[in-house]
Amino acid sequence: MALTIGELGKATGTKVETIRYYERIGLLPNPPRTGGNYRAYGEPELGRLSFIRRARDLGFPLDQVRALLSLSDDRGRDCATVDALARDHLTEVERKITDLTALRQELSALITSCKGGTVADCRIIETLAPAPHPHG
Amino acid sequence: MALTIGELGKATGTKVETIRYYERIGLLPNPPRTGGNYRAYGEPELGRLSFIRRARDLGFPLDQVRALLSLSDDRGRDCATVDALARDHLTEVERKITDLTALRQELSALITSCKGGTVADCRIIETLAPAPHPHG
DNA sequence: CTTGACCCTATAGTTGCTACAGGGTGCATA
DNA sequence: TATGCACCCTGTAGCAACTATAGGGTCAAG
Repeated sequence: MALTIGELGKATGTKVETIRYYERIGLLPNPPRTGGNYRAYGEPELGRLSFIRRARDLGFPLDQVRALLSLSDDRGRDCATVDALARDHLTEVERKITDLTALRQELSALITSCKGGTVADCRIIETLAPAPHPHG
Repeated sequence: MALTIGELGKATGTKVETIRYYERIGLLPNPPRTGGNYRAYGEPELGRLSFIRRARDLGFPLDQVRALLSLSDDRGRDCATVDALARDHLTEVERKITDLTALRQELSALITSCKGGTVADCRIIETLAPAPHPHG
């Protein structure tokens, strides 16, 4: 059961270039090669790449994925580290949601304030432009 | 009233490197220089950079900021284009919020499922790892 | 006349890919 | 056997939007 890079990509929903990129940054091992210098993947690489994909789909950045991978190899270890990593990531996601929600609020207020007309009267532009401050 | 790049940065809350970057990509004009080849800014650049900052703070990407800037110069134009631009951006922000909210849901379910123990029993790792599929 | 804060240019690094350019391989088909 | 096509290879550059570094120059104060 040897997979080409394209087959591995199809099996995991990953682009070929991305797989080679993961290899380059050491997230995937250098696989054995065929006579024609094609990468030949097996079950373990398929598993590893699936793991990576799932973690990425959950939004974990690559360095955290790397950490998760190495933690997952250490079966006897306390999983508190894994838990902490996931919690950190969740916190980060929540922070982004908070920021974006505030942004949405501001943006929709801005848009609502625009009642048409020319750019000269536009509330959006007016909000962005600096107040023409009086000077002596 | 001539400002150095550092003063302009302080006045607008922008790092010096960022100002130079904006100049390089044509978002800010090449300012006049002093005898010692220092950039010398005036009121118009201060206004323009403030505009850029506010738009960036509202999350507009640089190409949209560029568009907003050029629209704002065209005072007689219908502001519908500005409005559409802002609405597009709002839609984008809402899409991100939706995505992140789904992610938060998945992540917190994952974290809740982890009841401690070793990595071997860890539900987080288990979720990420591929199901050991039976083969004939 | 030296110290220190500031300025200059040019270039490389960040994250996570994606997209070439310019070639080689492998299989089917005429 | 030749040819076409899909796929593979390496290496490098590009994307957003900065940030940081190296290696220098300028200017005001003491």
